[in-house]
Amino acid sequence: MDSIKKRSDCPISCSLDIWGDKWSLLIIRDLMFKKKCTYGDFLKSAEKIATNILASRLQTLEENKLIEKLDHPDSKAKVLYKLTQKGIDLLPIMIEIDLWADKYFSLPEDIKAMLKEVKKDKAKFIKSWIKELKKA
Amino acid sequence: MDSIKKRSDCPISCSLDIWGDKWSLLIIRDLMFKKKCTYGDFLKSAEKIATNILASRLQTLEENKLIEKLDHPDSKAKVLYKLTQKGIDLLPIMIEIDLWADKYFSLPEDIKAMLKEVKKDKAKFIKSWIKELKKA
DNA sequence: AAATTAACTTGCAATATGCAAGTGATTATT
DNA sequence: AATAATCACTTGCATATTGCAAGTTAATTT
Repeated sequence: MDSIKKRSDCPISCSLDIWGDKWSLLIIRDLMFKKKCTYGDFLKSAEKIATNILASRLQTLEENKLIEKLDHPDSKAKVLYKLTQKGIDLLPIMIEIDLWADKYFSLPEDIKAMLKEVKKDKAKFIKSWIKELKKA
Repeated sequence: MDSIKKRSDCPISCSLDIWGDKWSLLIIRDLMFKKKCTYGDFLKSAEKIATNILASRLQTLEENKLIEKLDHPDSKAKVLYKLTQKGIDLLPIMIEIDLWADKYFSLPEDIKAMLKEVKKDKAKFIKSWIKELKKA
């Protein structure tokens, strides 16, 4: 339902219409960087998303084809969420957000280590990370 | 007040805590690309932000030092809003959002023209655009 | 067979958003 | 000099969204 509204044809506005809230990009982050891929995984993240908000965001992300739902290989009770190409293409945005945050916040060591690699050769990092994301 | 809350120390989360809503980046966009710099300018934008929301967002952006309020040279009745360095540093994020949107939406011609320049040499574009932003 | 896990849904209170109208300080017009 | 218009907000209120706790249903483990 959320997917129909469009406030203008500005690229920033169109993008925010889909994932411009406090939670959507955290789900994307979990899928992209944390190898999380189930509803339960997302619930466990540090920011403590509410169950109904998570369900609603997953639905919007799916409706907008940033993620897709698949059968989980381990169990019929589980659902496996996966980034689509459109979702994977958010990687450069996520990286730039990380780099901005690195400049203005004090970040955890593991993330700082990753950003060190990014700063060495951004294009290379993105390319190889995309490759990884497409594997799984 | 919004500026104190921090859901976690993740860079994406910290960033969204500040500007992760449907409106903040549209104000940044207006300052960054549209040469808009007054309350009235922002109100005129296509997305039609409500006056109270605009006031509240401007306050949060100012509290978080992404923008600053200055005396308008033309009139005491006006306020001139300006991006700080921290705000200017959002440019790479904005560009990547534009590029993502360019891939998945049909954008206005003037923006497509700008993105053509971006695609030729991204680093060069960003550098020269930052230079422009610092002038004014 | 009973308990646990997984992925949600529901109800409701608290918060945020959106709209229309109003305010007070300049500034422009008559 | 008085009046009208502009500018940057604020206020009140209806509606929508969020957050919390508890409940549901199907699948899996014990």
